Amino acid sequence: MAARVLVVEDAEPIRTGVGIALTEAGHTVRTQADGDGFERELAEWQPDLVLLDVMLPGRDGFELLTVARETSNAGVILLTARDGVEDRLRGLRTGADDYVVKPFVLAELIARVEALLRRMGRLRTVLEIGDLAVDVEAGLVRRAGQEIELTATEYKLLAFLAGRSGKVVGKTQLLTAVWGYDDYAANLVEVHVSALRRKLEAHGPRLLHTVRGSGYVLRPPS
Amino acid sequence: MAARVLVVEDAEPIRTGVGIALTEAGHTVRTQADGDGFERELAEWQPDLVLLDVMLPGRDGFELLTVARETSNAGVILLTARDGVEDRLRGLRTGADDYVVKPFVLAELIARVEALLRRMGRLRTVLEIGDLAVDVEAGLVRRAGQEIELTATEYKLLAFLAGRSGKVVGKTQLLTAVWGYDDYAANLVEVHVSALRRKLEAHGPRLLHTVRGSGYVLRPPS
DNA sequence: CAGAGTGCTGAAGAAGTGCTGAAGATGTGC
DNA sequence: GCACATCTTCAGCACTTCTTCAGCACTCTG
Repeated sequence: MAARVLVVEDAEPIRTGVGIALTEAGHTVRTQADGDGFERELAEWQPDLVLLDVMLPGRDGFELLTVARETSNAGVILLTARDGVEDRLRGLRTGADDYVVKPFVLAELIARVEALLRRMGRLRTVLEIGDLAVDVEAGLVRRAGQEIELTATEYKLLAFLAGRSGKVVGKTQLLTAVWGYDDYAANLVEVHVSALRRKLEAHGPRLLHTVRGSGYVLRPPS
Repeated sequence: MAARVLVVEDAEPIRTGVGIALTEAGHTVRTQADGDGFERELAEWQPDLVLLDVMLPGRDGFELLTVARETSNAGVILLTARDGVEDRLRGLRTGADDYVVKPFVLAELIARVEALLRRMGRLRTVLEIGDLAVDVEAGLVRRAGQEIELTATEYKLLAFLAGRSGKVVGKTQLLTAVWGYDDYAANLVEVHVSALRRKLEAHGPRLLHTVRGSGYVLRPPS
């Protein structure tokens, strides 16, 4: 049930207070005083949600928001110092999911965090494609209620595809994402797709489709 | 960057105003005054996002929300007439992605629409030519709701033409864009255009026209 | 109306793409 | 160090798609 929350806020009392409050609410929290190393934290820790102060030393909240949108799919809540419609609109337009106006009551912040997590279906990170459920946190895969055992590679492959279901993913892309290769060895992907399919299709129709000449898509039968 | 937005709202001024504002923001919009034919529109047009007024004649917004959730994966924003916590909670519980309280400023509605689309990773590049839709990200082509299967070359050809629909594109231009050739082999293009037409025209009139001596145009019938 | 130019289409061989079983290589836990 | 699971490579097969070619139809020009 716990979510990972990354807090970027320069004012020490607020940063600490928010951190304690969120931890008490059962979430895992990491804090930063500025935007340094923001990308690394996003990529490595993969937070479910990011709390961004708009006014920061160095890169401001809007810049970090853009970064977050491009390199992760975490939810983003902005902390705006002013009540100005301008900031608020700019935040929403740039892609924030919500915003909280300072000064705020901690209880309200917690409420908004949980509301967003619930709205995003991220109080549990479960990706669903048709009757297939991929629980990213628990590393569990179920189809039609039945648990499916996958090897590490198969799981990484499926998780990556599930994260962008409906989109065509090239073999080269899979190779770099799952294996970290940069040289092209298409057959490697094919072999593992084949194995993955055998397990998935033991419980239902095909979900992992081939798009000849382009790659693969994970898509529910229509 | 355009998204397809379906607006269901009985009050004419709001319906029209929202429609115009969204269109100006670059989206494709369809509107309905009530829930009649809602299912058909969902299935055939496959909107990315649905704006639902809560208070509608016939089936209300909550009912339509349930329908949308069951039969599509469009995002849903509710327009609630009252500021009542009850409606808002019911909406979020039933699964709305966001809600906007009437009366609202158009700029805020647009901002929320775009915020949701971005959150969903659905600011998709969908090119539309008449009843033909080319979804570049998903590699999908649909005509009149029917999915059309294309080979890699046919797809590249269509995507290129769709990207400059209404303009005449020469064969040499197509050759360099799709094949990367620099030598002239007109018949190669003709063969693939022929194959492409056969598939497209199985579901409707000609869209891909020959301009004798110049090349081809993709244009809706008028 | 003839002749040249342009475009369309069916057929067939060539090339490409993807799938799978099997075998060797690598890794992991006991 | 052994047993086992997993990963990677390889080779062959099946199938699809691409390209070339040839013949025909149509249009424009003189």
